[in-house]
Amino acid sequence: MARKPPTKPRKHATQQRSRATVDALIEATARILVTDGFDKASTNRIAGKAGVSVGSLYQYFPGKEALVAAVVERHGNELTQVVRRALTDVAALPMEQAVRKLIAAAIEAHRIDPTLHRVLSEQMPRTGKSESMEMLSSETYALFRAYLDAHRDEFRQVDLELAAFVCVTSIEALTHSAVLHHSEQLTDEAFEVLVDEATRLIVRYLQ
Amino acid sequence: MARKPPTKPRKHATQQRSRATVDALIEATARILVTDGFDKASTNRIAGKAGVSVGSLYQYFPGKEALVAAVVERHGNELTQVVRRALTDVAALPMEQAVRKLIAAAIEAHRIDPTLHRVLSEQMPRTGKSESMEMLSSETYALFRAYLDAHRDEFRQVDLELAAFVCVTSIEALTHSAVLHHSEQLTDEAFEVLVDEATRLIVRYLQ
Amino acid sequence: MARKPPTKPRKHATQQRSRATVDALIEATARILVTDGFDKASTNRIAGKAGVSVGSLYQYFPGKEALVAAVVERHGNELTQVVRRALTDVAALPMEQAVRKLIAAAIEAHRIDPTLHRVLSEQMPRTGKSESMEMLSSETYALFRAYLDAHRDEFRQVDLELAAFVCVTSIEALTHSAVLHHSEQLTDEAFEVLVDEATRLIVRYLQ
Amino acid sequence: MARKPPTKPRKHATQQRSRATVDALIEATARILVTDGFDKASTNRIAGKAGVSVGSLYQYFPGKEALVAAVVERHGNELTQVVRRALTDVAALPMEQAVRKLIAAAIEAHRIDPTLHRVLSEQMPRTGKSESMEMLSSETYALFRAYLDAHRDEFRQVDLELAAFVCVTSIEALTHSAVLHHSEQLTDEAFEVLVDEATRLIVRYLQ
DNA sequence: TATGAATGAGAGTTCATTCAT
DNA sequence: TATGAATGAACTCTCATTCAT
Repeated sequence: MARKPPTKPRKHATQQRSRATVDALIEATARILVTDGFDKASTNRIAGKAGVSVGSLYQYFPGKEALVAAVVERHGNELTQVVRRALTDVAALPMEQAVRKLIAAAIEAHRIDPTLHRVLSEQMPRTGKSESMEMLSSETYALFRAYLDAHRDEFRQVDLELAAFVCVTSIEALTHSAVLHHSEQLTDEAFEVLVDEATRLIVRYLQ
Repeated sequence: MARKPPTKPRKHATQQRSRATVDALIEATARILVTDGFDKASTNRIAGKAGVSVGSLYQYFPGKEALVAAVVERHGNELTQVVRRALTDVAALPMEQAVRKLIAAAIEAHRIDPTLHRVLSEQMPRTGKSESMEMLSSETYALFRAYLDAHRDEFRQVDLELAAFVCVTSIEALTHSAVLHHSEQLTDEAFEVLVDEATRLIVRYLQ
Repeated sequence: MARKPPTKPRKHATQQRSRATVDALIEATARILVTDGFDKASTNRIAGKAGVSVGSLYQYFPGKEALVAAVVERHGNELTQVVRRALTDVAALPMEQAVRKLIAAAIEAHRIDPTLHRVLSEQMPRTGKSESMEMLSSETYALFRAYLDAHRDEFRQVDLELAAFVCVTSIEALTHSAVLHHSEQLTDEAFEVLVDEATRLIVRYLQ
Repeated sequence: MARKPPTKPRKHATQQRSRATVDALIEATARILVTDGFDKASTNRIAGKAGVSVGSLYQYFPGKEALVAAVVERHGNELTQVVRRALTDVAALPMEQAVRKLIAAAIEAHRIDPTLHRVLSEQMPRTGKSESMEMLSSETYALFRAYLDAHRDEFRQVDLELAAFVCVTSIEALTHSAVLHHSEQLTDEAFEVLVDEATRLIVRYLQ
């Protein structure tokens, strides 16, 4: 098996200038991924777009994979934050309201940077998806499972593991697909309808 | 926007020897995609694995993309066949039985060559997913919509377009995820349970 | 030193069909040289344009170089014929008339297939010019020298070798350049003027 | 019509090390053109001979054509310098002396790197000759025309354009041919005789 | 630390030539 | 004899990565 390239940043960049350089590099990587796709994202171009030299890039990242990993992480954090907040907000709500809000949050999360999201979920060679992009789902999954656990008296008896899998997978697929492949049709009204339908799907499934 | 590489085969390979070469190339491509992923699939490696020279590869395919496209097409045809057959079989059945059979068929389809399916759906730069892999879904989608249309008196009034989107997307996501990410847990029993749950999800949604 | 590829045809092609194939190949080569230049003239394209298979090409010619050599030879023969005829016609004429006719003939010769001529004289890697294209000049040169020898009493005393060199080189350069680089300006009138000037150049030089 | 490959250098190479690399590459290209001809001049061989990696080659030149263009330019500059100096020196001289000096200069110029000159003028596919090598002639041509213009009272009335064409083309052909094809016979004495004859050719033509 | 010139393995691709049919 | 599938050396060019300055 081929050794995987390292994906951890090289130093912790405590100093301020360093931090700025690192951010610029991650941002440049994200922008190039969006505009040109994964294979066109060469280290030289990234460094150029970030306004630093290749040498500097390698001072902060051990290689291209690490940069992409950083982008994935940053994007993942943004998504997770949205989802986490939603799940917190929803903890005390009855199921239907909760599901509705979660679905709205899922759509909101997918709208953060849809094209980047698409690139990250579609063009990640090997390493990518399983290791990093999926972490996102996995946290979401755990949080949702916890919600179900706390509200288990509101619906039929069911294997929580399984129910969480069904719900999270469906919601993620619907919102992902809606935002990425049908965003042009996603008017405010359509948005409402979609949330209605998805909510119905989940709620009736759990009942 | 960058011009996309051509994906049409170069000749149609009428002679017998040619046909064997073409098949060997497509098969080799599929195998390498599975074992090494998209970016490691170089034309030389493909030719090598197929037991032919690079020259022969270029006699039949204008480049790597065309080979991958051929793999996508071949795999897509296999999947579509399964789905199409299921939808035909199911045309006259009442909803619950129909949905159950369709879900089983979806799982069966995803089991044809799951790793290949994963690679094809995850690592397709540009060309791939949107253009070809999605055609699959799109036919499935149309067929399912037709089923709903024919059985519209069995369930609540709903925008068929939207309902088809919700159902197909959910089923596809659940079966895809189950087969690809959790296949080790997918014992016969678990399989049954999953079909039960997915059927419940869809049927109750439509009612 | 690298061995030069063979340039002799493989067989003498006595049969009629063979002759036709050989001609088609030479003609196809000439046409492709004209339209696409030397490096784009691949054996497969030549064979294709000639309406035969590559295999057949190699039945009659040992390689690409031999084909080009055949084109050079054919073209050279046509040129030489024009020049030879002119020199014969002119043998008995006094110098000024003779020179005038020779220059007109040189222009006529360059007009046979100017673009082919250009390609042959400009894009011939290694082998080319020195070996074959120059033969042309060398026969012309000998014939002209003979003319001078026969008419030595009509002009000043001069080393015939040298005089022939000066005259042939100048005439060839002027006609070549006029036809290839300035053909658009070469109206009938301009043509006359050019012949006048070139004649003056040579005649006064010899006097 | 096929798009021509780019011939402009990629960077201007400000640093010292860069400059050395660029020079080494141009020099290596020139040497290989001389010893092996245009088609054998592969980028890898050029880089190898220059003692740098292919990568470096492509850092400064977009391809082989650009390297050759640089060689043409460098060589052209050297030639032009000789010719330009001669024409300046000669500006005030009477015609016969002027022509004699110009012819000597033309020979001198052709002797700078005769084999390179031959390759550059004979084997330039497409791009080469017409675009760059001819510029040389075109400047020479303009300068000579200016000389004629300034001295028009010293010779018969004649279309300056045409006279310049005849003179420059003839001188260039004679010196080119003498240096390239007959250099072994070009003793000092033969040299003198050649200059005499060429001068006679031009002077009497103009009178 | 930052720079960017240099590296070179390796990818994509072409094409003269051969040879089984 | 004719065919055209197959070959593979050779070529152009890119890009992740290093290292002298």
